[in-house]
Amino acid sequence: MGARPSWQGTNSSGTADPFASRWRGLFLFLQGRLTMAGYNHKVVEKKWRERWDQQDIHTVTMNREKPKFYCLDMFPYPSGSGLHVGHWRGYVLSDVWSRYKTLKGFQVLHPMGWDAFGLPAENDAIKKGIHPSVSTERNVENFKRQLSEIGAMYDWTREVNTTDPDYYKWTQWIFLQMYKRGLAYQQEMPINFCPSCQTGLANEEVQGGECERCGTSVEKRSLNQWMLRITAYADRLLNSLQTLDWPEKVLKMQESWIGRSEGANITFAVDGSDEVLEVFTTRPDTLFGATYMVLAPEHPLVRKLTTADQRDLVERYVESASSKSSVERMASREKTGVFTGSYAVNPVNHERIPIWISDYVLVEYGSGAIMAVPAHDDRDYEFAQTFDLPIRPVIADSEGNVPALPFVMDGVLINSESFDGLASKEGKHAIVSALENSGAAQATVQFKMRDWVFSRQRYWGEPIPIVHCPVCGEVPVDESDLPVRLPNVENYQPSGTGESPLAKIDDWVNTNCPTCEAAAKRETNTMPQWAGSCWYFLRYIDPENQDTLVDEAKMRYWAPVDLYVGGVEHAVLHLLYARFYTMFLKDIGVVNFDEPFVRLFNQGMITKDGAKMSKSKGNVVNPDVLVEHYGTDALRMYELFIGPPEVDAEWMDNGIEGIHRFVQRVWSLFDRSLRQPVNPSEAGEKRRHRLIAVVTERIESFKLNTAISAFMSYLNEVDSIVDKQSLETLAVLLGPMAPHLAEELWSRLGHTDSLFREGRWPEADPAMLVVDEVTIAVQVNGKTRGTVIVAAGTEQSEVEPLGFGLQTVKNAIADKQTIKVIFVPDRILNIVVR
RNA sequence: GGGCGAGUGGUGGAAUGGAAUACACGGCGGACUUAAAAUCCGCUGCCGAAAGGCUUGAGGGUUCGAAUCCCUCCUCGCCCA
Repeated sequence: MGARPSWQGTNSSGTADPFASRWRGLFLFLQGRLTMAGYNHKVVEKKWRERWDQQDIHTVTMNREKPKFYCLDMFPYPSGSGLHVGHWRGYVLSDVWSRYKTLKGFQVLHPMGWDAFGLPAENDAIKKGIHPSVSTERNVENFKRQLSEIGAMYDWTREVNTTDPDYYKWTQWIFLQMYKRGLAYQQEMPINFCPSCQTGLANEEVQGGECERCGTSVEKRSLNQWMLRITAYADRLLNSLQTLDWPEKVLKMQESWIGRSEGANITFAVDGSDEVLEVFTTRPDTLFGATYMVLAPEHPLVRKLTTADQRDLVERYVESASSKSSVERMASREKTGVFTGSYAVNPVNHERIPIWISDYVLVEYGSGAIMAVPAHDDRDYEFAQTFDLPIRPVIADSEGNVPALPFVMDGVLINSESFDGLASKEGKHAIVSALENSGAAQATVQFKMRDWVFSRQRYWGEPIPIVHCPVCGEVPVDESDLPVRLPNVENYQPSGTGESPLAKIDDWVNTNCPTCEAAAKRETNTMPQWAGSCWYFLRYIDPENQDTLVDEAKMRYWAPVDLYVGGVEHAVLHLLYARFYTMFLKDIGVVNFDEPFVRLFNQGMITKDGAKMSKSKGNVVNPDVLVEHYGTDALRMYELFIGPPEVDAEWMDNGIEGIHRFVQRVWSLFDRSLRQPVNPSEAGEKRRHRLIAVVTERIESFKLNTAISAFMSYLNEVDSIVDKQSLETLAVLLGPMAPHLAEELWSRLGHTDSLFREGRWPEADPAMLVVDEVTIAVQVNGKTRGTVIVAAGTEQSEVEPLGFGLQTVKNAIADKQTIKVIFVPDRILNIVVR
């Protein structure tokens, strides 16, 4: 297509020479044949891809003359298996918005990078002995090639990679800042441990209670863990959710994950012992109904409270419980448990109640102990039934009747001595304040969210920048010594002691204390994969900066992210962690905002044969083949056309044919119209302005599937030749969706600079959107019997006779009596008869 | 068990109180072609010969009018327990 002769050339050769004009005729004929051969996506897309690169079209810098727009994709883990058409969906969506905003005159930051620490690379290393940095580099290269097929306007000069020491230096730096402010600390914690792989596992590596790699049942094992005090931000993380333009669903998920509940801590004395049991309850109004207590099997007091004759039973139970995952324990309907032999004293009535252990109580939630009120809690009720424990109703319904048990709603207190007759709400306050003086109860707020287990016994992650000194204890690495680089190892196999493979690298582990210079050892745990992705959006703003995490002026211009596009699978973890990091970075003055992502959009999944695409199911649709056959633009448009972007959609192999035809039809419309210029008609102008209005509105509201159909409808409506102004508009409007095609059309219209530099998104003239003729549906009892065409704004008195005059309407009315007539101007005339 | 979302032609989907099935895919018929592909034109929810009737998971309600709002139920998905 590069050798295509210019249509403008035909003017310059306009001589009177009959010989020349004969040649010209042949020339025009050949030109027609050539272009009628159709749109060659391969040539056109390659040409513009190269031109964009040569002219650095996608490199973006701060420009205070223009408003900015930061459009971010959730950066990928560069896996070995590559991209399928489902991955394309979100990337196309964010690119449409980036290009749309560019055409709207914004300075658009649209970067891409790699979340490259993680397990697959490490597992590969264990299996094949390939260093993770080698396989990561190879996968990044492959991913980058595949991503380039999307034709997105990524500014690759800003590429970041979480495994780059220049990057993870700052991941470590943030950790040190948290450490200095007491937000990073060590604690003995029971974690998931695989006895076969001899290593600790992250929660996400446990699938149905089994190790995802070897299928062995996972145990709980207590290990010293690094924790981040995310709970210190719980209220702030919850409250500022209100400020976000995010899908309701995600806000709800975060809210329930944070899980704020108001209640009280109540202290139970242990009969015949100095020990006390503290429990959290949201229902202190039911305290008189507490007939027993339950400790989690891992509760630290279990051993002390177990009497000699119960010891065997308890120990066996604790052991069997430790082999079950939390999920299994919560899901199991059958209640199990063992009596410890000890009794607690209910502080409100001094009743002696038995202390049991059961795995339906989780040690990681609350204090790991509960007061059981079987009459008013489902699980306590089932447990009491199973073990024949007393069930005492203490809440009646609002009429004062004792309802069917368990009754878990609020009501009126009964069987509660002086508190009888109070409503649950008052009862809660009254009981807590009655016990507050003796210190047995305290009103408190509890969060379901726990502090974040931040260490992994893994090689392929950021080393935690701490040194353990026999003299000074744990000492942070000096900031000037960052990054603490990952050393090379020869054997990635876990050590078998629950330590990371780093523990065996003597010349790395052994170091000197930063404070006293004594011989000391480095921390060998590494950070979880989430660490690098918590703040990457900031590094794109200033990726080369050696002195600070991000330059303040640049941060103030670009941040925060205006539109964040990614899958709903990150609704809680990544998005919550990134919000936490951002709030922390605000507190230490690195950024000037609380929330990193102003607007969030979750794209739906693309399914094939009703299922998520996966290698193992063999239902993966490969984009490379489609790009080869139909071109990038056609696939981009089909990804949009397939359905509403936020909803899951089923892939149809033939669906892209329609887009392919559309592209060809656009091309031939340009061909015809450029060869025979026509003047704009009034009808054509109205169509053009309506197209502008409709496409703009549908992009703004993310109804991109219908934006594509608007183009198709337009093409079905227009004459076989349109004026140049219409062609210009069409080229610009197609830009966000089909950038290569649009550039080619733009240049055929005589423009010499790129559409994305020179082009401006057109505005629809409201005057041109006014319709002057409308079709009114004429209904009898709500059923349409015919239509009348009238001038817009015609009054009821004029429309009525036309409606009543329709034969179909007369038939429907027949001898019935007209009761009333409903008239909605320009829309409906409804005759109600009886 | 609780919460949220979804259910529309043969298929993907459109329409958020005002003509259900836009736009496509597929199918059928036609034009062009020696033929095919490509392209173009027409038809295409169901029943019915037609007139007409019926139709948005099922049933009920509100309304002049409901895919859309309300209630009950079924199925699927996600989140929480």
